[in-house]
Amino acid sequence: MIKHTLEQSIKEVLEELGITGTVFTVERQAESSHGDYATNAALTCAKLAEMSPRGLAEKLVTALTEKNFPFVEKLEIAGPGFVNMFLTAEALADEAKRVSKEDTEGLSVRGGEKVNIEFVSANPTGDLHIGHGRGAFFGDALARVLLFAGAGVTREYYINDSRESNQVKELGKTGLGQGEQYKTPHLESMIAEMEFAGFAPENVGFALAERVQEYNRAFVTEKLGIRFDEWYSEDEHLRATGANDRTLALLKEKDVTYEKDGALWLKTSEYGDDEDRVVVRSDGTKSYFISDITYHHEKFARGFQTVIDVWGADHHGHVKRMHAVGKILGWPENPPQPIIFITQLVALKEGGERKKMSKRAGNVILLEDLVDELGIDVVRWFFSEKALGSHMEFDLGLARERSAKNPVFYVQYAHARMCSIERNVEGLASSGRNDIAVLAETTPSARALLSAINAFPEVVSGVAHTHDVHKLPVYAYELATAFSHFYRDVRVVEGETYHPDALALVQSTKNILRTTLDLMGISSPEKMEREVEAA
RNA sequence: GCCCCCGUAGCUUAAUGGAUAAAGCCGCGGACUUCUAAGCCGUUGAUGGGGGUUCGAUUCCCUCCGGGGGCACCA
Repeated sequence: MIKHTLEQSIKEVLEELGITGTVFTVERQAESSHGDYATNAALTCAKLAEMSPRGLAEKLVTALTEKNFPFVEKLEIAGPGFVNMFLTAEALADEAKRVSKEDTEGLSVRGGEKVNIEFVSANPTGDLHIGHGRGAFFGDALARVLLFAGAGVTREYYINDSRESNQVKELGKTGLGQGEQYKTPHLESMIAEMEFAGFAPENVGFALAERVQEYNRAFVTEKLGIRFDEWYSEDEHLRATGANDRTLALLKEKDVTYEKDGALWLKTSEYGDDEDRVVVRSDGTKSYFISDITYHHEKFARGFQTVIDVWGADHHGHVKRMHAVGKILGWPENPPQPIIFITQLVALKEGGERKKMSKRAGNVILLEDLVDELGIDVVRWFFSEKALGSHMEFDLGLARERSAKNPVFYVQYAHARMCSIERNVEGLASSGRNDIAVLAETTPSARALLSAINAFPEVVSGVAHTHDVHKLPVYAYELATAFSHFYRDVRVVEGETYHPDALALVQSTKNILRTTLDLMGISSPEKMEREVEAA
């Protein structure tokens, strides 16, 4: 990609000037007066070079000019010492063609890597709520991007269904009418249809958890459109197989456990955690933690180099203990594995007033209701446009009102328009105008569209490295905008003929836009009906 | 009390330490005999307070204020 070429060229020139081991960036510029790309190299390296930033910038420009790169139109020094680089229209057009043809097939920036990404993993005690949505759509989009970037990706959903767990036992009590935990109208209807009369009390919880899980699985697969490769049952893989027992033996062998108050503790505090943690309770049952340890240890044993977890903010306290275990068991470091993403919770608002979203208080919005009401594309976009760390506020009334104005429609509409142009061209003769470079030079919006197309591999490989999935919708919107402007200025259909270079540009754009939407799991409609005017 | 996260325009959100802080929604004002008006053009409007590091801070550090979450032999 062009950016990479520029980076290499600058690095080369810096080295020839005797400046090595430097840190600088080359960034695409939104402001056209800043060129297509700009670098801060002269600013970051000035001290090392013992020169003023502008002085170094001048040397840089001179050296780059001498290189005579064919794709460089001109170089300018601006502000405190930025070097703005303007590319030739030919270079932009050639690159756009290449990007659309090659890069939409996939990249290789994380090629060969085996990645396991575990997300959602909602407890089998009830329905998914909107808080689960963040992790769900983030995880799925990240998985899509990593796959696209060449990695081997396994999407995994962990089910806390161990018969030994307290939550399954509590669920059982509720199933038998002896408890209130997890009780919702939906759960009650499941209980009603299950006829627990003949069940041994200790099996009710597990049976009910299976029923809930079955429902959640269908919901995630069909309505959310997230295809997990592995539905990993704690009870089946970790408890029943004795894997947890083997983990315990391993930990004892490593001498990192001790007994206190009748329970068995793991010395996580010696490895960076705030305190030690119980792995076997005083009643002899195993805590959830031992399963977590076994589960992750097993992931590395399955050969994943990268193990990613997406957790809600209410689990942030588990990060330290998990990484402590990593040190004990020798999981990959740098960065410490598993790589854990914390999604901030979603606060509820109603009529402008903030409410606490508490599972106990029951004022949750179910993810399913949201999807039914707004449609999966709107919901996906809504969640994936926010950075994980933002504490988003959610007002269902507002969401309803705004769904019709969701930016996702703007982007999809642009795609539908491109499809429409293709349909309109059918049967027409080419005007034979092969003037894409001229077009780019004379029409700013055409040049801007080429530039937006060229950004695709940079954006996606950036996301593949930084995991900032929310940059995808930003890019999709930018591309759609660039297209809308191009559409305003340049006609593809001209009377009885069509403009072939303009058509090719539209097709390239369509290809990139569809690929980007695919990475977010959002559909690319070929037609969109006119919006019905509100009465 | 301890730990994590957040505070940007009226609202919802952007901004690897960079140039004039960016979008959408809302508001106001335009253009229609041309490939879909869910579009296009113009416009009002913001970094919670105070210090510090830096050539440069929304970003990093300290502190105060405000908000969310977590601190079980539950998961």
